[in-house]
Amino acid sequence: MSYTYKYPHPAVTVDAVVFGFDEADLKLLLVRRRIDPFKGEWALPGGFVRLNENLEEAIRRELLEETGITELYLEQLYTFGEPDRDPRERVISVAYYALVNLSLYPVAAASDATEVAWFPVAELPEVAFDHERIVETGLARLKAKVRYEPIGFELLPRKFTLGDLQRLYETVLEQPLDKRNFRKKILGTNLLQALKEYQQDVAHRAAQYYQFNRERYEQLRKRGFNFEL
Amino acid sequence: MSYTYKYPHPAVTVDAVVFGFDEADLKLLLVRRRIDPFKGEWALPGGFVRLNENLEEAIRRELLEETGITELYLEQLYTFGEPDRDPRERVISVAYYALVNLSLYPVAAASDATEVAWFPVAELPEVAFDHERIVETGLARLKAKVRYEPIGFELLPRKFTLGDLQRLYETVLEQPLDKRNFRKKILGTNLLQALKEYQQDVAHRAAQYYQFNRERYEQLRKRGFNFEL
DNA sequence: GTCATAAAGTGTAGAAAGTACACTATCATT
DNA sequence: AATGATAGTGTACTTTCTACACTTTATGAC
Repeated sequence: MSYTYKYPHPAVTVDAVVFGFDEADLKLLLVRRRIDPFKGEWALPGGFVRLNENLEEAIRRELLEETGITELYLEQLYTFGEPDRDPRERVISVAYYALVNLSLYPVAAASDATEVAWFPVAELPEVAFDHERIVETGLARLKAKVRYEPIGFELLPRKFTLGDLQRLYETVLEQPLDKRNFRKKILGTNLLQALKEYQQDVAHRAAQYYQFNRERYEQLRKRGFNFEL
Repeated sequence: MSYTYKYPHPAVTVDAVVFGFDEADLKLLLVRRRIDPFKGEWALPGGFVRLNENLEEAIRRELLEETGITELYLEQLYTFGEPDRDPRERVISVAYYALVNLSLYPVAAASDATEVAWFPVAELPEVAFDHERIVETGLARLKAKVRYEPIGFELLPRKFTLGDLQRLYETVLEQPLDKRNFRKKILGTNLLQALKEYQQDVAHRAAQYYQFNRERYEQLRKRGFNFEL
């Protein structure tokens, strides 16, 4: 079976820069390539777009097939199309970036045997193709976006403490934040709903849990509210 | 001559949402399609990506071929990939958005004979394919971006008055701005260099000309300066 | 059970930035 | 000389941002 066209066509792939957050580290999801080129090396999850699916469907399918992840925040990132980025043929890659609640997915440590693993973004291995550049683009987008859109919540479990959230922001922005000012600002947006639940079995005063109020977010967004931090 | 692949490949095009600013109106550049489908209708300038050029080269080539424009600010916008967006075959389009100094290019009024024309964004004709959606995406990006990056200058001639700049901002943001506050803020960024030139032959006090100081912009950008208006 | 340790939680004063607002200056036209 | 059009300019008030330190509450070690 083969496909013939009157003019040359590039191949089109989708790739995802998937971030997770784990206590203290921002992490990136990589998969080991099972075929040449770069067989056995780490790469972004992704693959070829099929003719009957749109781009987002394609990346969701690939993520499911390669990593089992279905619940994530997904957004198109950038399209990479240098002529020589794949040694086989001309391949244009539509990159997505994604945020995942890490606690929902088992954390496998990277080894020779593992096919999928989370790496701290500060200690990434070499990656195939031009995926390093795609990762950098994704990191820059995350950092920029977290300042003016409440997407940090996507990286946390449904309920979290203000301390968790602050650690996340400090990690992504790579700078310490003042606790009182942070709380004032976050609570000032009215996006968090305080739960009547508290941490248990911690060796210090138990923190209150909060959850992200998505309805409230949609309301405010429609009114053009500015979520800048 | 034909091209055969083991797996199906989509076609890939580039399209550009090109904005210009003309005294009072934000304008969009459209071209008349010379072939089917949608022959004779207005569409975004663009075309198929060749295998030996990257995406930006492709859109620059198409803009030159179709409109003669070479000097412009260009940035990738979004990639559109619904399976049925082109009736011929699966076509994925990488859209760019571009800002042009309108005074550099002749303004042809749209007619049955014209192949290229500027339209006020408030009075756009029907456009081919899903180009309306692409235009909306471009408009949203322009509006968002003008708030936190000094890209408005790209739409103006090299030298301009503060009044010109304010009219541009008011048009793009669709809201009136206070003259004194606007000037304070714009001049406060230090991005404008006052020229020792003034308007001539105007029926009112002559305004001073300014120019965008690109070097200063690069300096500030590297230091993480915030250009928010 | 007391002490050490660890993080949670809380307010205020001063600085900086944003906002609202009105008149004078200068040019061309009549 | 009067009119009409846009340029150009400062200040008071409000809001937001920033810096900063102590008390509370839980566990674990002794």
